[in-house]
Amino acid sequence: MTTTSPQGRTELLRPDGSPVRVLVVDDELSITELLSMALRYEGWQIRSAGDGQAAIRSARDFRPDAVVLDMMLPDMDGLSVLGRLRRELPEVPVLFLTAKDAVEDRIAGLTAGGDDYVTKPFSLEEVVARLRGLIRRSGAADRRSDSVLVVGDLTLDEDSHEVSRAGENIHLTATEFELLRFLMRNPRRVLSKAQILDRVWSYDFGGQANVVELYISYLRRKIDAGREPMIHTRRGAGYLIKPAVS
Amino acid sequence: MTTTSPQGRTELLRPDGSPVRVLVVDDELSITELLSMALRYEGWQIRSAGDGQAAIRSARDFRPDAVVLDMMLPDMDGLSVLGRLRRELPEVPVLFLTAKDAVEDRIAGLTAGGDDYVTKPFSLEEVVARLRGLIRRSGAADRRSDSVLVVGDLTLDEDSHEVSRAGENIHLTATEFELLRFLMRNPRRVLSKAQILDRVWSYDFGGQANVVELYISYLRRKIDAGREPMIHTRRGAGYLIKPAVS
DNA sequence: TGCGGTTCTCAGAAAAATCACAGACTCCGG
DNA sequence: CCGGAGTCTGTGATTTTTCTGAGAACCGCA
Repeated sequence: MTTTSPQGRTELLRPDGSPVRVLVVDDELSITELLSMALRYEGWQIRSAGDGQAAIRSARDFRPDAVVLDMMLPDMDGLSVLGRLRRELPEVPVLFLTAKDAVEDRIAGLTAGGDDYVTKPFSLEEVVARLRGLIRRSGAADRRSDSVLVVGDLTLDEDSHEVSRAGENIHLTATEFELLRFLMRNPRRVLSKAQILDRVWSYDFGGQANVVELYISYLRRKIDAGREPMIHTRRGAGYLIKPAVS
Repeated sequence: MTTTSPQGRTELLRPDGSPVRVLVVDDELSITELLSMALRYEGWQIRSAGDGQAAIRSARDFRPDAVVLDMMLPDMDGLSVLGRLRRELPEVPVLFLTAKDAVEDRIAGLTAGGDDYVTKPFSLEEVVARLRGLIRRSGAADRRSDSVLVVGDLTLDEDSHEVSRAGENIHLTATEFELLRFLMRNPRRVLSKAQILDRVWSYDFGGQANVVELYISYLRRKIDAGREPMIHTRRGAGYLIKPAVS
């Protein structure tokens, strides 16, 4: 089931109307904090665990709809945590967190079953997007919810990565796409450059806030070109997107 | 009976509408995990067993519509498991997992009865495809479900392995076929190179994402040659297939 | 109107992703 | 044993994307 929040954002809900529950498993406190905050922002219920033992326990009584699992835990390796997790919750989809270089051998194959993974360092938008995909596909949330974001005559398909305005197809690069996705998931809401940087770029990105301005200008050139502008600057506050005729 | 999942994929269902049940028997945890995940993704109900004893027990009360059976188990050899399995479930089709070199004599006879086998290491697409075939032929699921994938004017028959575009027959190698099958089972959806690698290549394939690019280029040469392209690159995201006129 | 801070845009360097091609290796049938 | 088909690796060329730095433009306010 989907519902629309006062902010105009569409949330995933379980069939009974209660919020989706996500369990976050990572031994670095800074990571669980970061993720918990970002995922709560989605309107989801979050619980976190710092090691495999706690994860299994939480799985049992929290009964999450999805799990975020770091593959490098102190007490037991990710695969055995996964095994015991599956015994508790056979159907639950898992999003793996893994180091960039460790991908090949250990993770290969894990994503095949419809699970997914992201490499550290990740961007929060990435994590949220993939989790949404997993939850949507798992059927925990209403299957009718589809993967298309719409704001005014602007359309973004998260599956095919296609974007169009007023029917006209628009090509975006990967970063542009993620930025627009973030804006469109928060229509009519001012997003600060810091927020955008945190969400769209990796959490360890060392660069300047200048990139945000730059990519906003790229987007404008492609989205607003000639038309009524949808992307607006709020001086000293940030940016927002909203339907052109408002 | 067939139904269409949110991904637009056609699922096998039993006559009473409940999902198909598959029992996975293997002593390596990583293999049962891998298979369980992949098969759940197909919308099937999975139970797994780590040895022959557990397999027999599960067969009795889970009553699967198909069994995946590793021929090398610790406590008893595959043949005796098979024998006792047949006593419980005379009709159930079995997919044997076997080492590459052990195939010849022993398996050859077994598959005569309508069963099938794949050699380790296998690719998940292969296992899923063969299981679908077994289940379909066994009559556990509705026979009307057919085995032809269609995207635009492109057609792929999972049974005969025939591929054609705009009526013209196209010869594909085994790997090309599996890659195209995976793409066509997920039309209009971006598939990352990692996803493709996980699904189409063997689970222990250690190679580079380079092969995916290579095989995409092979496919393009055969599928898209001269025509409106159906295979598209989403730089930084992956590849997708969709009807040419869109 | 002039000022200070903010935002926008440009241009180019650096990095990354993709594609193309050639060669090695294996398997299989004659 | 040979030859062909199929697979995969490695290497470069090519294209695209990302990011930095600097100056121009803009805005709100005194």
